[in-house]
Amino acid sequence: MSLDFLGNLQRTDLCGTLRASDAGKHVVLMGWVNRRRDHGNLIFLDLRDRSGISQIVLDAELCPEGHRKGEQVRPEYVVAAVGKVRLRAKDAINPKMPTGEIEIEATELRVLNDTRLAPFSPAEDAIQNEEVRLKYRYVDMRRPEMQRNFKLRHEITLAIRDNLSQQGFLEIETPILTKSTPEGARDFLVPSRVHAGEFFALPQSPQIFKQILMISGFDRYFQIARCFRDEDLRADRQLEFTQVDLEMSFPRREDVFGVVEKFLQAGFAAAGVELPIPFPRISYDESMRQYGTDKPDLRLPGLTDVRAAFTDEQLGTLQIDSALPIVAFRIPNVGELSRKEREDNHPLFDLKKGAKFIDDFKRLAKGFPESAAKVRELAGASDADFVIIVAGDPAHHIKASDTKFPGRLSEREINVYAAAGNFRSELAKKYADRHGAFKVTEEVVAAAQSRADAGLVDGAKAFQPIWLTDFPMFEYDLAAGKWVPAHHPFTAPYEADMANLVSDPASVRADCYDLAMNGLELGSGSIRIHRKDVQQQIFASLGISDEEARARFGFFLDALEYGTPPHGGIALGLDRIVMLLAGAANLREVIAFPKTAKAIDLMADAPTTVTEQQLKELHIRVALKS
RNA sequence: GGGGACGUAGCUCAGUUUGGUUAGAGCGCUGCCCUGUCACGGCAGAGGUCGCGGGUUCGAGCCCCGUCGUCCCCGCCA
Repeated sequence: MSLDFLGNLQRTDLCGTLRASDAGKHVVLMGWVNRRRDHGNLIFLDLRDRSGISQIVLDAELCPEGHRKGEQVRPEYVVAAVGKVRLRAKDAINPKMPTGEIEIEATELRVLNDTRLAPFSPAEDAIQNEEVRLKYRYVDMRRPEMQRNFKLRHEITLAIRDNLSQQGFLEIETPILTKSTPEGARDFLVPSRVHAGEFFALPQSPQIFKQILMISGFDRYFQIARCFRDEDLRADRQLEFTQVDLEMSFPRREDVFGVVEKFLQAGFAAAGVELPIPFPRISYDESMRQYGTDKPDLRLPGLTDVRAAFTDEQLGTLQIDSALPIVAFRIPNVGELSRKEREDNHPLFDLKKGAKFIDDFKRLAKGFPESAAKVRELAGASDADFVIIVAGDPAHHIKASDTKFPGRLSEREINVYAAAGNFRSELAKKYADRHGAFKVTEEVVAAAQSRADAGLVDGAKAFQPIWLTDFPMFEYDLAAGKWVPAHHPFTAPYEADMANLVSDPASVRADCYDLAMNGLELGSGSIRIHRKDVQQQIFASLGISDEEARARFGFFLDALEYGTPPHGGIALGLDRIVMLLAGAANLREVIAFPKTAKAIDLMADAPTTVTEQQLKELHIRVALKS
């Protein structure tokens, strides 16, 4: 059909904002045709923009030309409607729509653009086929749910930025093209045209730059920073992601906690959720014992030590390693599972941890009735709860350090706890409908989204943050036969533990901390090393020579020698925070143009090959295995 | 690199257990009709290399082998 020009037409209102009080107002609305209902001489158009939907009425008698165009118009055409707001007749009011009391009596319709038939309609819920959603991302993001997610993201970011500014932090940008420091995650490299054979790296985080900003005396820095890591993707991991990154001078750990608690509270408030502060804390060892993970989900019951329910002889019969932890956990209200259901769950258990599980309580109760009863009692299980025991498997001996350090969990112990913790969270996901522990969060998210006033919804049960502290400074690398840092090498040890750096590395705790919420790692930070002598000691204890340290971090070590104040900081994943508050199951729902699990952009079709000329300029030759 | 789930019309799915005529439904789409719908309604119609390749068989959407893609998990992510 022939299209109309916009001309001098100026939009007066957004579709979703009109109310009964606007009756009589002359308006010009512009947007996309959400749905069309053709009744012959009367046509209804649902016109949609980012604010919502208004019904346009095209009457053949009142507006013959507009009605004629309305017959040609199709869903997702872009149109402008000129007309008058009028109250609907009582029996024509639609209580399901915010604008359901009014409609626009059109006097003119301009068809600004037509459209190819989209593979799915933005008027409906998300389709299952995510491949198609991502390829036609522009159509997908027209859906109200996506519009809401990105508005939410904007508001959370704005609130955090504003709050950090109020807390005395300056936002300072750090380079995207920077130096590769081959530690930790794999770097994305960018070839230098000017310097043949040399490469920039995209930042995994602004870590070194923000520490230098402390040396520069900025005292409190933050940045909503894009970070890049060339590692495999997950539901909560993308190649590029955004961190709320901050660093402060002269802080104690508690000062960092206080800053984070305040800006998170502000961010949550922007999403309509009241987040109580301060957050609870737990040590790394305790978190492993109680939840089998360093990112515990406190909405469900944790692990219980059930060693006391068994005698050594019974453990022998059950072929359970009596020297390793024996824990039980329960998934509430799952009820009794059939043999088939239980077997379907078995692939969810990670066998590589040297642990085994007992999920057949009927059978256990036949052989060991008292133990079975005791386990359920210790775990606080009701009859409706599904209980599983996880313990070390002496028949499945994995490669792990046998060294046992006083006061620290051994690698084997950690493995058993981790196997239990992982099984717990997988089963919790699977039986979410039955235990209902996640529904609380969904309900609070829904209530916060639909709240009418500026009041906040209580988020205490729905969002459960927890600080993790007292991480070990070093891990024993069995293959290399030496102690390696569990964190980046600028993490400070506890002042009280510094004397043991060389003599007893196992006992040294790092002054670093993680923030977890609802089973997600939200962020991680530390107090940094600010003294050259301590830095040298750490490098020495790691077996890193002066030359090696200089080659890797030279410019930073130089900077450390020019009056470095004690400093520390943290970085929180903004995408994950938004994901939690949007009630989304993965990061792609809150990132406009995300990559797939195979690390490609289906819409832009990236990455791609480039021309020979481009490669030549960059002094690069591609060697592909045939 | 490893494990699991899925792949049938534009979309959502059934059909695969037990191989058997021309592969179905709903939504969407096209045309016609309709002045109060809002998931409008009515009538008619179009639309499929059952992801791809190979094999078994008289015969494959269904069985076997391989391969590709999407998702989830492990490894990895200092």
